[in-house]
Amino acid sequence: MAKPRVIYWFRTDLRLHDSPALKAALELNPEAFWPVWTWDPHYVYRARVGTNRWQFLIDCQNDLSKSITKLNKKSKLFLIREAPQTLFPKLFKAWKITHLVFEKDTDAYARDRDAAIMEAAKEAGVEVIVRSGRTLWDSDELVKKNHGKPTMSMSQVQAAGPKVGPIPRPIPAPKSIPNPGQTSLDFGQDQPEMSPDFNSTSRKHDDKSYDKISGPKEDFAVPTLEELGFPAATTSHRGGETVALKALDEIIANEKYTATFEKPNTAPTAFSPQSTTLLSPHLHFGSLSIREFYWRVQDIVDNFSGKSSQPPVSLTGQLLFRDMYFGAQAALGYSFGQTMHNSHCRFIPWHLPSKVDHKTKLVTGEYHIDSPQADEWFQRWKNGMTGFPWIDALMRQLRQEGWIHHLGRHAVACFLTRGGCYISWERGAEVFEELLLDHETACNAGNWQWLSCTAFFAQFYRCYSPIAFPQKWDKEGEFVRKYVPELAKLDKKYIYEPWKAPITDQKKAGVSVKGDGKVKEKGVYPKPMFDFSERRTICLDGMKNAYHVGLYGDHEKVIDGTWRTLFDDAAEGPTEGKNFKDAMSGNGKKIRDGEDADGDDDDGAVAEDESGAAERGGENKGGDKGKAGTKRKAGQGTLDGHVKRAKK
DNA sequence: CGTGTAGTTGCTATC
DNA sequence: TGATAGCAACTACAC
Repeated sequence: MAKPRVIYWFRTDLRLHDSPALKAALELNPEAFWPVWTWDPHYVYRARVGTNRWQFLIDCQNDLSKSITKLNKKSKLFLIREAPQTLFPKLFKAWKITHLVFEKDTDAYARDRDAAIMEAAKEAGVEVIVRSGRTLWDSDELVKKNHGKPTMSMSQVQAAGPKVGPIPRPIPAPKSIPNPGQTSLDFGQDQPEMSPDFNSTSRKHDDKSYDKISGPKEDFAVPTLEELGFPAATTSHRGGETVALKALDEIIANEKYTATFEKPNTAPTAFSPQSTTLLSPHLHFGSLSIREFYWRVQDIVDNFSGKSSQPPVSLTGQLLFRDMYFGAQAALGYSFGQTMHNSHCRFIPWHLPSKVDHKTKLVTGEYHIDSPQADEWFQRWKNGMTGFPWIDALMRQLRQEGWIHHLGRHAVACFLTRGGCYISWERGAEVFEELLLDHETACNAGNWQWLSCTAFFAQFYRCYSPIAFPQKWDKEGEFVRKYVPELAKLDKKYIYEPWKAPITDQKKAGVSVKGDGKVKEKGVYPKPMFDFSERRTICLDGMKNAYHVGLYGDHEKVIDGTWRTLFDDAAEGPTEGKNFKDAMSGNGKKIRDGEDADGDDDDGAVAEDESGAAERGGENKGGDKGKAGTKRKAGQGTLDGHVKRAKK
């Protein structure tokens, strides 16, 4: 039998420490061993990646390559610029490969890609070894132990996780790495399909990263921002396993911080230093292992003499949330990243909904402009020109640094969706996808659904104010002064609502509050794009109504557009019956048929009259086939105030 | 089954 | 200055 000739395929595990897959690969005792990264056009063109995240990826790849070379000066990270689906079959032959090893990836695209690669390997007689290593628990196993259902709450994760098994202790980095075999590529390069390019507007010039299969110097080097056509990064946050482990060391060294960390008590306005760990981008690229993070923290907590914090607010609790979102995505696949066809995402008639290809059931990347005003609000939100300093400061920090505090993400997400603009969470998720260094498909989609109250969370009446909320953390407005320098000299009385500043105060501060924020002008800060409390009331009404209608993304009425007949034409959102060709005959009277919300007619899809519907507290979720939801009369609700009153 | 309680991180007025 | 009640009223889970 031939001695193992192994490709180790790096993807979301850009590290040497605690890699179960890398360990399995080295245990084959290979005769030849190639650490490979395939430069996948899907990531280059069909994912939204801003310049700061490109820089972070490049940092990680360069650092890993250096670390490999330290272990074996003949080796490095071999970057090959071609889609893995076409590359590997050629590579298997050219390098006489016997084994392909990689870490499991449960992202929807990654599953399709890896299935194709495994099929190709089978045909080529190459053995494939896959190990879980990206999460605390294997996400598919977590789902299995959660009765085969997506993990939609923390308690489900805390129940199912231990059933999968104890969280593994981290594996040390390897002490040696075998020589690579030959690296000649005696085959042609399949050129990628460059269109559509989701990143075209960010590029200075066309992407050149595919000009030669092994790079411009034919040395398998990591591509540069210049090759990609991107401008220089603006963030100071840097990637790589070396800086990740050093940052972890520094956090762990502060035992009190580590053991008593409570997320809701960390200030979203802190910037020098920030109040949280900044380790999430490293978890995304795998430059830090989540189990390394978990156990280093847990060991401190176990030996801490004082009172330590507990999940969900503790540091380890944050990691559990990540596994929850991965479990939800592992079960729901592509649909988890969108509303349409998503059985667990509520349907709300947001403005600017995604365009969907109903053949593939996937969003196309474009959206409907049902309201020019909503689109204008969206552009202003995106560019940090809403006229609300707290929102604008956060959005500018996001663009510049690629990171904002979790509570800041709450603030801008609530503002864009249920607490201001009433715009689809998918628009916001796309902006985060482009700009966040730590963008993780599962966590991003999950958090946007959480904040928009379409899944995971439902208390939509808890709404963040762009004025009161930051006031609680930063009375002086230091955060706004840093990221919105126009307002740097404004009196703290007006820092979160500068439109209220008298002209004399504006003059003193050297700023003029005027205009619609469409263009940036020196010494000018825009007026707020709407009256917040007015919008808050409109959004709350809209949410209440949409919850009563009770549709989910996989409901046939959502898919075929007849959901419009269930909403008032006067309601917020693209609900105008006249735009819908098949609007039910007769008047536009609201029909609240919560009974029909699951698409089954097992309990008789009878439309309720107004009084009957008014008593209904919304129907149970759509995916809960065959089960009528628990009905509870409105007056019977378990009311916070009621309970407290009763106690008195 | 129904009922009571809890849920990572709201806001405002009042003491 | 910090704790508490009231606001209007969600779902999930435990018992």
